[in-house]
Amino acid sequence: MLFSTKAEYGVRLMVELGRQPGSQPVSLGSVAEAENLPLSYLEHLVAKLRKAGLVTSTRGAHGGYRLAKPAEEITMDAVVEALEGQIAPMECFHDSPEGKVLCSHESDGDDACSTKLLWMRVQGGVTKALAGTTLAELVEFSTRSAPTRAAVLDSVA
Amino acid sequence: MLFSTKAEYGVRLMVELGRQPGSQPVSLGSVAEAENLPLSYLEHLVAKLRKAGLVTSTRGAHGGYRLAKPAEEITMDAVVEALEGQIAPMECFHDSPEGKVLCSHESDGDDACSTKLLWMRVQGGVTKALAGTTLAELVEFSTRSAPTRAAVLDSVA
DNA sequence: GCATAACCGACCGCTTCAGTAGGATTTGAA
DNA sequence: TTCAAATCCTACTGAAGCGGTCGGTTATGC
Repeated sequence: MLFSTKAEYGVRLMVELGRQPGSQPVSLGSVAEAENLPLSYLEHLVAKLRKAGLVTSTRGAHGGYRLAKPAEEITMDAVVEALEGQIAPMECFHDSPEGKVLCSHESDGDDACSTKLLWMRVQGGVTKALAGTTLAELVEFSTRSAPTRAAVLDSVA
Repeated sequence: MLFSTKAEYGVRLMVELGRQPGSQPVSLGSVAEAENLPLSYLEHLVAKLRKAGLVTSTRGAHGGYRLAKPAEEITMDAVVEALEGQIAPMECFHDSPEGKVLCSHESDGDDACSTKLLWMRVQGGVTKALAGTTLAELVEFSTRSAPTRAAVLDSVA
């Protein structure tokens, strides 16, 4: 698996928040119940989302969580990265301050990484998919009728 | 990380085999030395490649491994899948006999997976990158001069 | 002041990763 | 025919991450 359930649960949580139109916060408990996920585990995940500035929280009774930005401005690369950590196809990939992607093998006089081209392409494909999908899209998609959804999915393939 | 070092090592191994023009087999030991990887670990990886029909082996003295097909006909989705197992963005994705990708959440009366659209796109991006890259490309890429490689990589971004 | 929430840290069983170790088997060559 | 080189196979191990659970603390509305 490329991603663990942290991404799955976390995205579902975000979608659930995105569904609520009102400005009042949603409690984690109600999200957990709606999505049938363990509350105490969601607490860990939402903490990551909060630290990443994707949701805001209000404490105390009738508290809960809200999206920090409108759903149209939240892209999935930020969400998944907050949950799973740096997204790279391979250990040796780390983003340099400047050029974005570097392979740590290259510096040691070694003649170049034979795999770099491959991982660059994979990286490109993944980030394009994640950055090109907004939370608003997922919210809308999940509230559509089944036939309409099928049509959307066909357009992906 | 999307993939573990199994994919990294395995692809390097394949490239190393692809480099050898002759029809005589290459010993794992020489590959391990050339790529500076632990021989006994490579044994596990090459076993997966063999079982997947990507390499063939000849035992005994002066034995070793060869590509089972010309490098132009070997695409990286087969290689990576042999090493890492089924490639899917999420646990709940499994390929049905017919339709390719299904989400296991959908069957239980639950109204649809809010994440499906996202994972479909990710899946598409990854398989496109993997299936669109041949071993021959990587072999050629890795034997190019540094400036030429840089030009190729620029074209990816 | 009490219920309801967000917060925080520790712990736990399980699986995978990245190797290591040791041996068995096959084969070419001396 | 014996030796060395190689594949093959199984079992083991330490470390890390996954998917939670639990208990407790703090903040807040009623």
